Amino acid sequence: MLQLRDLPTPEILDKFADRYPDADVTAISGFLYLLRVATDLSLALDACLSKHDLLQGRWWVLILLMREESGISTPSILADKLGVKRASMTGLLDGLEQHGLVTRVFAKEDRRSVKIQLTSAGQAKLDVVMPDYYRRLRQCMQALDEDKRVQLQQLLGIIHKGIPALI
Amino acid sequence: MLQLRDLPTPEILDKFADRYPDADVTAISGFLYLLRVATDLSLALDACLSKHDLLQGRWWVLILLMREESGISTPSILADKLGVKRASMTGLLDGLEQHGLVTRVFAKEDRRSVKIQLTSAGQAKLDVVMPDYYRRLRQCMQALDEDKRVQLQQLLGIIHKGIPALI
DNA sequence: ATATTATAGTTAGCTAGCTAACTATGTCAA
DNA sequence: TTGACATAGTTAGCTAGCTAACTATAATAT
Repeated sequence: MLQLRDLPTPEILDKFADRYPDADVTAISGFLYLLRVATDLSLALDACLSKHDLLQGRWWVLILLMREESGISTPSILADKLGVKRASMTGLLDGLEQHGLVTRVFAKEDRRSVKIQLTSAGQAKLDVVMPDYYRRLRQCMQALDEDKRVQLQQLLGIIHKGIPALI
Repeated sequence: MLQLRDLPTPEILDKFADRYPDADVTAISGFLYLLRVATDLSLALDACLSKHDLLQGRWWVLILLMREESGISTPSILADKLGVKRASMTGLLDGLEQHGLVTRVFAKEDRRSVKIQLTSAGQAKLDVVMPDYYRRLRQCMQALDEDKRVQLQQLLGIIHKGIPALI
C-alpha cells in the first residue's frame, strides 16, 4: 500500500509540476490521499484484529467459510476468493488448523482435493471478533451520512473505472 | 491493503447483519470498496513503476531526495518520511546505490551519520519515470471533474478523522 | 573527566506474501 | 488402455517489510 508518511505539500506539487508539465496536482493529491486513508484504515483493522490474535489473511478465510451454508470450502476456492496463491493458502490453513479454527477433511469423490471445514471454535471466534469489528467500523464511519456514503461509492466507482489507464 | 477479491454481496451483508446486529451495511460496503479501489490503485502503480525497473519503496526515496534543494538527506530522515524503519531504509539505499541512483557520502561533522545524495543518474531516472507516472495518473483521474475531486478530499477527510475509533 | 544515556547506521533473523517445481490424482483423446 | 495434459495441494526458496541486538559516535550529568 502507501508507506509514504510525508505527503507532498501544495508547494512541492507545484515545484514538481514546473519540471513535469504532465502533472495534474489535484489528481495527484486525491490519489495520494486515497491511498493514505486506505492504508491507515487497513493498519487500524490489523490493530483491531490483533487484539483477537488474528491477522487479516486468516480472518478473511474464516469469514469466507462462514459465508457458506455448510461452513465448508476448499483451499483452491478460498485462495481465489481471498486473492492469494494456493501456496499461500496452505500456510494460512496450517495456522488456522493449529489453532483449531478449521479442520482439513479428505474428500472421497476427488482424492486430490481437501475440504476445509469451519469448526465450532472457529465460529465462536467469529462470534467474538465480528461484533467488535462491526461496532468499531460503525463508529469510524459514523460521521458519513447516507448521502455522503452514496457519493463515496460513486466517486470510487469512477476512479475504479480509470485504473486500467494507470497500468 | 485488502487481499480479498470476493467482496460481500448485499445478500451476504444482510445475512451477517442478521447474526451481528452491530453491522452497518453501508458503512461496511463503503469501507471495503475504499480498500479495494486503493489496493488496485497501488497494484497499478507497482505495475507502472516495474516497467521502469523500480518498486514503490525505492521510487519514493528518489522523490524524497528530489524534494530537497540539494538532493541530499540522511537515512534516518528518509526512513521517517517514507514511514519505514531505519533497518529497512538500509536495504532500500543498498539497492539504489548498486544501481548508481544515489551515493552514500560520509559526513565529517557527525561521524555517525551518512549523507545520501541523489546522483545525476538518479535524477535522470526520475526525469523518465515521473512524466510517465503523471501522464498515466492524469488519465486515470480524468473522469473526476474539479467538483468531484473536492468532494473526494472532503469525504476522505471525514473518514480519516474516524480512524482512531477503529483501532 | 568520565560514566551514562541517546542517536545513526547496520546486521541477523522473523513474517506473510510470492513463484517455481514437485507429487498425486483425474480427464480425455488416440 | 494408455499417454498427454490438467488440476489440487504442498514444499522450497525468494522478497520487502519488521524487530531486536549490535557498533560507533555524540551529548549530558555527575
